[in-house]
Amino acid sequence: MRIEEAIQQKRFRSEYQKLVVNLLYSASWLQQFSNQLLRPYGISQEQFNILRILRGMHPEPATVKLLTERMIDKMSNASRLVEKLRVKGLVERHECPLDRRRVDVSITQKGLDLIEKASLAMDTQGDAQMANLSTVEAAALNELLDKMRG
Amino acid sequence: MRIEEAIQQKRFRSEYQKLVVNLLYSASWLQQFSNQLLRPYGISQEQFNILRILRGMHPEPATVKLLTERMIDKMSNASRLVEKLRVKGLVERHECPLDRRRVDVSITQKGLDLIEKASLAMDTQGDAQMANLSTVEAAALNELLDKMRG
DNA sequence: CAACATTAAATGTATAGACATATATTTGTG
DNA sequence: CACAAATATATGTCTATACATTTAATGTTG
Repeated sequence: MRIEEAIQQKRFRSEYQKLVVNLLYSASWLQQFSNQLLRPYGISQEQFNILRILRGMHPEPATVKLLTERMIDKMSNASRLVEKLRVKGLVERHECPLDRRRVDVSITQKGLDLIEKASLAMDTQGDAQMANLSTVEAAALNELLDKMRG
Repeated sequence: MRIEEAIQQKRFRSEYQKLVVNLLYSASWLQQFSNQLLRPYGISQEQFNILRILRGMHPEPATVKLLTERMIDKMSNASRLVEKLRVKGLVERHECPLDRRRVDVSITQKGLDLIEKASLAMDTQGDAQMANLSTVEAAALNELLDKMRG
């Protein structure tokens, strides 16, 4: 569906303004599917994101700072999200022996089991959502987005 | 900056998965600038969005339902956002005489004054953020995003 | 090494997103 | 017209975002 119909706005001041709206709308469109998919797993998107980063580093731990740097939304609060994952038994926290300001965060076996199932589902859905684009078109979009951000 | 550097992830499972991440990251990148710009005006992005819709309809009022349909994020709570704008004196609410379930929402002069300044600043910034793209590239991005959503 | 700056993480507070449910009103049907 | 279904809006609750502030530990410099 064209963005004009999606938000019922006939015209935009410029192609640039339309792009800003289109990007925000498309991101919101993506997130709605992810939210629904993750619901049965009992984790939010950003919690999923953190688990995925931790899995990638496993068995090495990550610090809260490192998680923040790798998160999609830099403003989200890694410290609190980690604490919620810990309460669910999906991650562990240990004081870093080299620098006691830091906290080493690592994924548990329970977390690994969960992220395996959840990321399989997310990958499948992600590909399905992109099914209207060819790989070449997806690559073109990726390049244009990178170029946009400069 | 390429998405690989932005979130420090070397490779992606597919061009599609990379696109999902790239879109979410780009939207977050856009929003951070808007948040900062709107801060002096005392309104959030979605409040700005509602005021802009109401300005477009002025002097006709909108219902909460209509606002929801035109909002970028369909899950946001137009009812509560309208109430916050009302408290600030930027919009007025009146019971709709034809259907008492409905609420007619209209922008006040104070709201019009604010949105004029704020949207000028937002437009200027939006264009500046897109300065790395030509109009042709922006149009190509718009088309690819529309196509992606099917 | 004392004083100060910097860094890592946690916390406080306000706003917004996500989704279920409630309330009031109107519409449709026997 | 009675009554169920649908509609418009509001509200409750939990989670997340945004940003300032706090606390504790480490670095730096005279």
